[in-house]
This record gives sequence, C-alpha cells and structure tokens, in this order.
Amino acid sequence: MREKDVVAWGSMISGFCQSRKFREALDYFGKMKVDGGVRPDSDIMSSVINACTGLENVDSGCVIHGYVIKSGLHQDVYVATSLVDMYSKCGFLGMAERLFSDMHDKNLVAWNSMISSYCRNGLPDQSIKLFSRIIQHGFYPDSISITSVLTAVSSTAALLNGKIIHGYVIRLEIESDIHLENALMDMYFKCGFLKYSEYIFQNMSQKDLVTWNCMISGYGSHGNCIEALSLFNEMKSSGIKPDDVTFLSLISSCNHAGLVDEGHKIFQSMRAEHGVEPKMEHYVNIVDLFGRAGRLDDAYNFVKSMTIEPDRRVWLSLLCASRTHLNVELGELAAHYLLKLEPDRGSNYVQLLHMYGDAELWEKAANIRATMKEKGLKKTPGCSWIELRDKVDVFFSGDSSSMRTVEIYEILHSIGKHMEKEGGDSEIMETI
DNA sequence: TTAGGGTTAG
Repeated sequence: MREKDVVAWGSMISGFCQSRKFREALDYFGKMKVDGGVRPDSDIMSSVINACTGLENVDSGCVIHGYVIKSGLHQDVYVATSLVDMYSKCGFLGMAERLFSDMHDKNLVAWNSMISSYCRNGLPDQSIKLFSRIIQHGFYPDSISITSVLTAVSSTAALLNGKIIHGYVIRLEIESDIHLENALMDMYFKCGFLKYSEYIFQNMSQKDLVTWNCMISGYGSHGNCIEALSLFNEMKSSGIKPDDVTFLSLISSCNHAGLVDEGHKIFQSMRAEHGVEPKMEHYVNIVDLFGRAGRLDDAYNFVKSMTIEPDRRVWLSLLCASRTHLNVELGELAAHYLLKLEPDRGSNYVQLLHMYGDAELWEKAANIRATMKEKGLKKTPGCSWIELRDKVDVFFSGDSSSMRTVEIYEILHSIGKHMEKEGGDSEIMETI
C-alpha cells in the first residue's frame, strides 16, 4: 500500500511538471512531506528539481539539493543530472560542473546535459571539447549530443567543426530528427554557408515552426529580406502559425535592409492579424528601424504610444539613433529615462558622451566623463571573430595589440574610401 | 505506473 502512495504522489508531481505547473508540483511535494509516511524516490526528486528549473528558482533548488543529500539520493544518476540541468539553467555553471565531475556512473544523458550547460553559459569551446571526449569514454553520441554541440558550433561560427560533426552524423549513422536538422541548418547559416542550409531545408521530410523561423532569420541576418518575406508567406500557406520569434526575425530583417514601412506594417499585423502579442524586443526593433532611417519623430511617437512601460533597450536605441542623426534634444531626453533605469552601466554614458562629442558640446561631454570617472564606469569593448585556415581570430574594439595594427587600419581606411565612393552607410564610415 | 539531456531572434 505504501509503495502505491509513492506512485500516486509521483504521478501527481510529474503530471504538474509536464503541464508546466511547477508551483503546484512544489506544493504537492510539500504536502507529501507533511502527510508523512512516504519516502520520496529518485523519480519524484527528479521531477521536483525539474520544477525548480522551470521556475528558475535556484533558492528552492538548493533546499531540494540539501534534502536530496540527506536522503542519500544524490548518487542517483537521474537526480544528479536533474541537478546539473537545474544549476546550469539558473546560471550556476560551477555547481553544475562540480556535480558532473562527482558523478560515478555518468551515462550519455549526463554528458549531454553538461555539453549543453557549457554552451548555455557562454562557453561553447568547452562544450565542443566535452563532446569530443564522449567517444573516448565509450559512448556513441546520439541526436541530442549532436544537437547540443551544433548549437555550440553555431555560436563560434566555426564551420570546420560544424562540418566534422555533420560528418559524424552521416558516418555513425546517427538517427536524425527535426531538432537535429534544425540545428544543422542553423549552424550552416551562422557559419555563412547558405547553400547547405537551403539544401537541408529543401530535403526535410517535415518542417516545424522552428524550421521556418531558422530559415527566415537566417536569410534576414544575411541581408536577404525579400527571401525572408517570401518564406513567411510560404510558411503561412503551409499552415504553420507564426510566433513572436518569427516576427522578431522579420522585423530585424527589414531593419537590416532598411525597409522601414514594411517592417512597421509587419509589427502592426502581429496582434491584429495573427493574434501574437508584441514583446519588448519587438518594440525595441521598431524604434531601431525608425531611428536608423533617421525618422526620429516616428521613433519617439512610437515610444510614446507603447502599451507597455519602455525598458532600457528602448531608450538606448532612441539615444543611439539621436546620436547618429545628431538630435541632441531627443538624445538627452532618451538618456534621462535610460539613466534613471540604469545609472551604473558604462555603455549608456558612452553613447551620450559620443553624442556630445559629435555635436561639439565639449563642456557637456566633460561633465559626462567626470560622472563616469566618479562612478568608476568603463565600457566593455565590442568583439568579433572569424575562422581562417582552421584558426579563430578574435578582434576587440579599439585593440591595438596586433603586430599588424597599422596594416589593418590602412585596409579598413581604404575599404571606407571605397564605400564612400559607392555611397555606403554613413554609420559604418564613421566607425572607420 | 511515475524519472534526467536538444533546435529558432536580438
């Protein structure tokens, strides 16, 4: 009878987790303990940890972790993997790493969990390294290992690694699924190999919302807005309903291509035609869209018409646009709201500082510098990278440590001149 | 009658 009780509680708790009612799952766990007489097993503890992950509540997770240790269930591979997942999704990578290395009987799921943990926490190289250790430890990667490591490859844009992994899938005859194909397609896009992405897309036996979103954003980020818009129509005809990601990709694509009215029209159609509620990200993109095109009045009127309270990104976007198109009055207004929300981020002041510099308002610029110094603020430098001859080169904004700095700037200058002749983007010119 | 890992934007 007692065993049945455990099963009954377990069914309730996991049922709540599956329907994403994490709060209720934790409440039931609480009730179970109060009612007494039932010792939770590893299944229940995995579900309970899963509920903490879903709530992104690391405090509850720590309490549960303590409980797990006391009840001796921390050695269980299911429970330990749930903990690795919970800590990494809450941003505590160190804890996840420690638990992973302490696991005695790591199975493939545990390895996969750690591979995605690294990538999720901004260490894609570690993720790729760990992947290559799977086989050394006697496991064959499955579709989930591949999907996870492909995500890591995508974020480093390391095409060679991506191709090697694609090779694994073919040689080891790893059973593919839609997640893997989506990740593969996205990886080729991110590494600039559009033809491969298209090939995979065309040959997919089934396409889901993520498939379409990957394609639309892939085209958009490579400046092919027309193709992105035509895919959107195709997607609708195929019966897949667009979501907030679809719209963000479309608006950002219009943004890159300078199709201002088209982008705004798409934004307006979100709620009216598709029943998708715009989020802050969509608002930010529209402000950016108007701002980039120099339509500052439209940008500001749009901010004033927002139905949700604008956050820092909205004001920052307006400030950057005001700087680019030298509208000091609007820039100061945007900066006022921005600094009210976030007074301690260096990059906010830097935008304002540059605007004053561009407008030759030296006294105001000096005041901003003084404030920054007083607050001890610095801006984190921008960074980009490229893979050439199997090696990834990283560049930091303003970095002059390279032996070939002079040469680099000479080439940049000549590209700038060339662009000027061709009537290029004034913002890029200014950067050069 | 129950358990752990994966894909899309900016």
